Amino acid sequence: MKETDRQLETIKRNTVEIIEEKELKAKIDKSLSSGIPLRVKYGIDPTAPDIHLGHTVPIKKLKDFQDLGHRVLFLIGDFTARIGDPTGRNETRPILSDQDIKRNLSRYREQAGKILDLEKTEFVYNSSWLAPLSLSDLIRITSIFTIAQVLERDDFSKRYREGKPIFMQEFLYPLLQGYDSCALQADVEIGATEQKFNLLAGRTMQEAMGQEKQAVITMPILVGTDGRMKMSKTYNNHVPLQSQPEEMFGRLMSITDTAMEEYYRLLTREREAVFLEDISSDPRKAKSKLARQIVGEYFGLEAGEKAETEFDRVFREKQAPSDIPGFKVEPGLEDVQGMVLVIDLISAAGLAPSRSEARRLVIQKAVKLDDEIVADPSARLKIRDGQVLKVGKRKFARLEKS
RNA sequence: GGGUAGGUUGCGGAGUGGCCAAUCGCACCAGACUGUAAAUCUGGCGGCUUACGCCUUCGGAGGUUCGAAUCCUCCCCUGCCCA
Repeated sequence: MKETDRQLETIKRNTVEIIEEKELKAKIDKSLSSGIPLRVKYGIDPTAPDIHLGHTVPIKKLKDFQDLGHRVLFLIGDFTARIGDPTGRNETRPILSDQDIKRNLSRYREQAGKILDLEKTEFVYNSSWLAPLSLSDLIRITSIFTIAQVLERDDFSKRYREGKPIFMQEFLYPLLQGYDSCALQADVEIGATEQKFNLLAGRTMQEAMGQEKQAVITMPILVGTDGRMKMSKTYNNHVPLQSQPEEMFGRLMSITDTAMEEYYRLLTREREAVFLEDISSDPRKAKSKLARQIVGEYFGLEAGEKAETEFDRVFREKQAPSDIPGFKVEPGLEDVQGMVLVIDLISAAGLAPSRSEARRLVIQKAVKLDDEIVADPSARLKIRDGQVLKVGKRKFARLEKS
């Protein structure tokens, strides 16, 4: 009994809702007495190959379960990805091709492994049970729900009200996700709050199929670096796991001050009293401590510290980074007198997407050669080996001449 | 099947014959400032062998016109109403 409460305590940290807590408790009890671990399901769409910090919130919860001795079923929705989960979207998702999906799969494992113990994680693909379903199977599944029930879902009703298209296949999505729970005989399913409808569909479906209903745990949705919208790659306010430590550090430094508290709470183990004090006494320091901790978690403490030093160097002291990518100045760029047009140099070095953009940057005084502003777009420069070209705050190239 | 409203530059959304590369908001970029790639302010934000010049763009294809995102024809896509 005592152990059950202890487990429940750990599980409850940072959750938004547990449906139903009583059921979960009973499941834990049963698991403890029988020695059979709970089957904890978490599903992800292999639509975008990158996990970002927002995804780590529920994944960290999986880790909690893992540490408590339970079994994590990491579901890759390779089949449902073809449908596209409409959750949280006002529009239809593009359908991915088989190749796209396949290409994305392997990277998940690697990234999830930064949080989860892969030895104890079972990766499952829902195509293995969804693909063989027959039409009559599908009809049986669809007969469990009514149109009105599915339409009740927030994003569907919103789209319906706004006169935006909803395709039949999207309607199927929650049902198939629910069916996944049946196929896996899940005891618990974890998801972000926006997944609630889909998670509950699992309960309905399991009950209809004569299984014990899964407990549903919803986790908060991490706000993006803008501090307003949820973290999502499409809003470009995300912090991907797969990146350079320096890049991750920088992205974390760009979160709005108001988001710091949430990031500390959901992404670190820092004690509440400590980070609240840090934030109120010195916000800048608190933010870099946060960034250092998170970078440290994924790349190691040393990398976290190095990223911080580098950040200070480049953005606070406005010096060149210690490691600047080199760019070989080909003789073809130079004119007869050995001079190079700035705009040619910038675009050849890949520091601007187009020559027009390069021109604008020059005019805006964003371009420096060895700390000297080059403001004339028609300027011709004499390049010496080892000079540093800086474009904007973040783009550098060390010029090499052979 | 009938009727009707729409499809505009990353997103949202103006524009309904020349003043439109196309208002504005968001996102993004740059500069200033600062406590940071926060906040705030200012500017930029299709492309071009170097730019009061040229080229491409407003669902697609044709057409009218000196001139079209704006008018016409056909086609494709979406919403709503009726059946």
